[in-house]
Amino acid sequence: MPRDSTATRARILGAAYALFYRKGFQRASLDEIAAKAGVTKRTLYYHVRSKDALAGAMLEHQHGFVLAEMTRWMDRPAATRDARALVARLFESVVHWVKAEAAARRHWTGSGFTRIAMELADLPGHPARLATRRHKSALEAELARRLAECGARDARDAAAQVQMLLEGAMALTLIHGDVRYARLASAAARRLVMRGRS
Amino acid sequence: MPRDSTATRARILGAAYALFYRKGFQRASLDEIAAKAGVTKRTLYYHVRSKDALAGAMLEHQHGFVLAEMTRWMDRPAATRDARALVARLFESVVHWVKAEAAARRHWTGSGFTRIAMELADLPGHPARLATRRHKSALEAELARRLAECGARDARDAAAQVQMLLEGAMALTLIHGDVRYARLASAAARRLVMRGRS
DNA sequence: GCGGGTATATACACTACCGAGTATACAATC
DNA sequence: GATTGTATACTCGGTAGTGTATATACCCGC
Repeated sequence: MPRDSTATRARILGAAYALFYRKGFQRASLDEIAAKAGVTKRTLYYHVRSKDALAGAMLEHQHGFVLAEMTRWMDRPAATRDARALVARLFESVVHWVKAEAAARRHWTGSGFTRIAMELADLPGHPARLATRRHKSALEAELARRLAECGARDARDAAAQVQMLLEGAMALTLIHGDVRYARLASAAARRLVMRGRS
Repeated sequence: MPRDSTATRARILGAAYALFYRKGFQRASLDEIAAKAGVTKRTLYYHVRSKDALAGAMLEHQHGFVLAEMTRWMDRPAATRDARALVARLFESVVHWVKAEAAARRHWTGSGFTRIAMELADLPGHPARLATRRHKSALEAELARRLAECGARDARDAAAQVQMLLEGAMALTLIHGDVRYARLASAAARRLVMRGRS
């Protein structure tokens, strides 16, 4: 194992994430990715079998980071007791992210997972699609677990509904470039997890 | 004006919609689109300036159909009086669409507008992005108008929230291939437009 | 009405380029 | 000295866009 193979692999997956995220799957070229990773294309192909496999591997790699980040936002004391505080934190993280991008003079471009899934809508068996499914399922399960801990009614259904509001907020924020949607989604989500009639 | 120019243009926009919808913006080729429209590529370029412009024009063309279809679903007597019935109809249309695709042994692939916007996330000025913005704004405004007519509280905010649930339902239905999300989103939307505390 | 001119519409054949993937050779570690 | 990793240089197919030629309908002067 000459040179540091795992470090090279990590650099490749990182560069792949950056470029796939910025330009989408099809428009990100392997030449660019290899260049950004500081590696030739031949080396890249030593580490991954194809562009399709690279996209899948890079999303699997990314999953851990996203889950950790989400966990970090939800691990505030208040959010472990009160379902409304929990979902409020979740949407705050989105607002924070949108603003951070704006501060860097970039546009918010939403979830890399969802965007790739939509770009490859006609290829349900694609590695990136499978990684996306696993990712979204894991997030939803984690949210359901926490909602149940807070004593929310119908935690599983509520988790799916909150996740849809998250996805919707990301879509419309991307389309209109307006953070307002994230705030409205937050209000809706808090209303949903409220105890109350039906 | 030899031959029927407007009919040719309509055929081109129709073929463009079909292929852009199926394979996305980048992976749909102009050769394919021209072939499907029964026209050579040179003729296609007589009618549109570029692939980018074609995507924009085709979405503008599509906007009317989608709005009309949505209107048709919401024009049930009950839905013009009761906000809950109104949004229920809206989500029924999604469920109906998903099932129709499944019956034709195809996968549901969501909104063509949203998918293109996500594919071109880094190009906010792209013609297709502008068309998408206009489209989503028009849908939201129409929904707000109808909700207000039903006497829903905060109709404008509620319209945005219901639209986010719609977008979220489409995203997760695409990702998981499961209609269940549309039903859960419907329940959430009905709860949101309900009169009640905060 | 009618021949010819003009703007419009379509066809064929082509270019230039980019991007995924590969044949082969070389280098570094154990 | 064998295995693993990296580099150079290539192939080959696909795709956006174009140069040039031709066909169709309308219009206008007469």
